Amino acid sequence: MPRKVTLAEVADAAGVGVATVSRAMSGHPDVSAATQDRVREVAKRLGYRPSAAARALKAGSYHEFTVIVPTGALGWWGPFIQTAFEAAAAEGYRISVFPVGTEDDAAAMVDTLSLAPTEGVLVCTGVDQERVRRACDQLGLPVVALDDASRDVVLPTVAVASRQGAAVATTHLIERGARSIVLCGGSGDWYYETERLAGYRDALEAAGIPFREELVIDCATDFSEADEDLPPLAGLLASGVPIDAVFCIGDVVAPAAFRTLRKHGLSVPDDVAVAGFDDERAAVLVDPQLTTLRQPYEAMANAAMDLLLRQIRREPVAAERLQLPGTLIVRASA
Amino acid sequence: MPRKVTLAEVADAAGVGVATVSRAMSGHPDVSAATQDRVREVAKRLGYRPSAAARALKAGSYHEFTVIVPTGALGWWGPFIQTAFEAAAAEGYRISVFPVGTEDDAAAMVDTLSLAPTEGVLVCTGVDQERVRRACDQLGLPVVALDDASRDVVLPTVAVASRQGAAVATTHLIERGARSIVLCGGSGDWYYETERLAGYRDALEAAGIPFREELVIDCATDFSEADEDLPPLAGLLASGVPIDAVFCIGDVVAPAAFRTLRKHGLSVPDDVAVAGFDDERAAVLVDPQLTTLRQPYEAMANAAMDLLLRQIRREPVAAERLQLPGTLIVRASA
DNA sequence: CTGAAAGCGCTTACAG
DNA sequence: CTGAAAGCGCTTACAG
Repeated sequence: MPRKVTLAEVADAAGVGVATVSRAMSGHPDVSAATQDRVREVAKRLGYRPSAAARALKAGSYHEFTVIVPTGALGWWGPFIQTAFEAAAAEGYRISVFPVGTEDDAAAMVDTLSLAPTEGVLVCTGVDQERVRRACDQLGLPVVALDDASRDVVLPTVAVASRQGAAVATTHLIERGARSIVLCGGSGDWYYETERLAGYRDALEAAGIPFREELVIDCATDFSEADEDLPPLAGLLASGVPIDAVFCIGDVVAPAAFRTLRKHGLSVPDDVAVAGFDDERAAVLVDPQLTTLRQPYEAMANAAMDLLLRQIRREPVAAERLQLPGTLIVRASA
Repeated sequence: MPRKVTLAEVADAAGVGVATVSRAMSGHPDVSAATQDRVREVAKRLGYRPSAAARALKAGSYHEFTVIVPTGALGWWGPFIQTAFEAAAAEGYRISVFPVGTEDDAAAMVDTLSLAPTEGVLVCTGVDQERVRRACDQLGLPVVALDDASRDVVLPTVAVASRQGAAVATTHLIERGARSIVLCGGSGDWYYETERLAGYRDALEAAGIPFREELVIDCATDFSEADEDLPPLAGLLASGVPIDAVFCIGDVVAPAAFRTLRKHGLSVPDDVAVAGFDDERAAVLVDPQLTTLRQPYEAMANAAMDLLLRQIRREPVAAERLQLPGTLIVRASA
C-alpha cells in the first residue's frame, strides 16, 4: 500500500506547476493536448488520487447525500435505493446509506450526521418528523422523507398513493368474484393504515358490497415477519365466518397469512384469493406468488432526489406529502 | 435553510480566538470550563456544524469505509451491514454503502471510488478479485472481500465455512431419516458450489450412504428467485426417482423448490424434508419455514472490519480466505 | 488557560 | 497556454 500521492508530487514529476496538473486532470480546455497527456500519464503511473477532502473544502460542497434506512428493511428499499443512486449520480452526487436499527435512533443519527460530509438527508422510514425537522434545521441540512406512516407532515415527503392503491387491489379481488374480503390491516396508528382501509372501503362501496366491521382485523400489533402464523386471521377463520378473499395491507403479512389459510385447509387462490400491497421481495417468494399493488419505487426515488436537489439550489419546496400512484401486479394468488 | 456557519464566526460571536473554539468543541482539557460552556452555547445557537472536509484535510483521514453491495442482494446483507456498521463506529469510522447493479460494475465502481472520501473498501460479492486488486493498488486503497464464490483469492477475504456447513445441514437431514437426498446445487463455476457439494458428500459418506450422481442437479443456470418453479427438480420428480429430502445450496432456491414439490403432490416436511443454506429472509417466509445453515453474519462483519482496520494501521494481512463456521437453525421444514 | 500562525491539498482568479 | 499565490475551514505545535 503506497502512501498518498499529492498534486504537488505529480507536478514535480511532470515538470510543471500544480495549477497545470489540476487543469490537466479535470480536462480544462486551456491546457495543451501534449501537456495534458503527459500529466495524465505521470499521474496514473504515480497512482495519484485527488483528495476528496481538499476538493470539498475548496468547492464548499461534498456532493454526497445520506440515505437513512432501517437495517431490517434494507431489502425492501433495494429498487428504491438503486434508482436514487442513479438519479443522484446524474447530478454528480454520491449516496451514502446509513443504516439505523430502530426508528428511535433518529436522534443519534442526526448527531452522527453533524460530522458526516453530507449535503442532504433522505429519511426512509416513519420517523418523528418534528424531531428530524428540528435537528436538520439546526444543522442547516436539507431533508426529504420517504414516509407514508407519519400523520403530521412537516418535511417535504414522498409516498405511494395508499388509498387509491388499496382501492385498485380490492377492486381486483372483487372483479375476481370475491364478496367477503378480509382486510389484514393495522392498528390504525399510522397514516397508511387508515388510508388503505379507506381505499378498501371505497372499492366495496363502488361495487355495492356492504362494509363489514368483523372482516377488518388488526395484524400489526406484535407482528413479526418471522411469525409462524397470523393469530387474528386464525381467530376469524375459527369463528366460522366464511371468507373468499384476503387483502394484506402489506406484502410482509402475506407469508404468515398463507400459512394460516393453509393450516385451516383453505387453498389459495381456489378457496381464497389474496392480494397484497408493496410488491417487495416477499411477493415472489410465497406460494402461490402474490398479486399486489407495486409501490412506484423508481418514481418515488426520482421525486425524492429532485426535492433534495431543489433545496440545494435554494429553491422553495413545500412541507407536504407528494403521493404517487402504484401499479397492480397480477400473479397467481388472485 | 441558514448558510454555513464557520469556526471563525463562532469565535467572533463568543469573543475568543478560533483555536479556543476548536479546543472547546473537542472538549480539550486545556480550556476552562467557563469558556467551554460559553463557546458551546454560542456554537449551538448559531447552528455551527464543523466542516468534515476541513477536518479530513487536516487529519489526512476521512474515517469512512465504503461497502460495495449488489443492489439485488441488499436485503441479504442486512444483518451483516448492521454489524459492520457498529464495528466501524466503535473505531470512529462511518460506513457508506455503495450499491452496484451487477458484478461487472466493479470497474466503474472503482473509478467512482477514486473520487470518494473513503479509506477502505469492503466488497460484498463474488467479483473478479484480480481486477479489484489492481484498481485498489492503483489508488492505494485497502480492500477486503466478503466472497465465497471466487476460486482465486488475491484479496484478504472472509466467508462462511461452506463445506463444513453443508455437511452439518446434510447430516441433519440424514438424522431425520432421509436417505435419498437431492442436492439443489450449482453449475460448479463457483467456489462455494464445489465446497457445498463436497460437504454434502462428506455427510453421506460419514453415514455410509452411497453418493448418487443423479440426485445432484444444477439449479443455478438461468435461475431467478422470481421463478415460479425449479425445472431441474421438476424433471427429476417427473422421472420417478423417489426422494425423501432436498438440500438447497442457498435459501434463495427454496421458495421455487417448495412450489415444485407441492405441484408434484409432495408435502414438506412429511414427504420430503428440506434444508437450506444462508438463513436469509427467504428462510422465514416460505411455508413451512426453512431449516437452514445460518451464515455467521456478525462474525464475518467483525472479521472484515478488523482486516480493514489492520491495513489502515499498516499491519500486514494475508491475501487468503478466512472461513468462519455457521450455525444450524432448525425450523419446520426438516 | 489562550491566541496568532502554519499548513493539510486542492482550485481558480490573476498575471503573464 | 502556464505558473505563483490566495484561500477554502479546520487543528495543533508554538509562544505567551
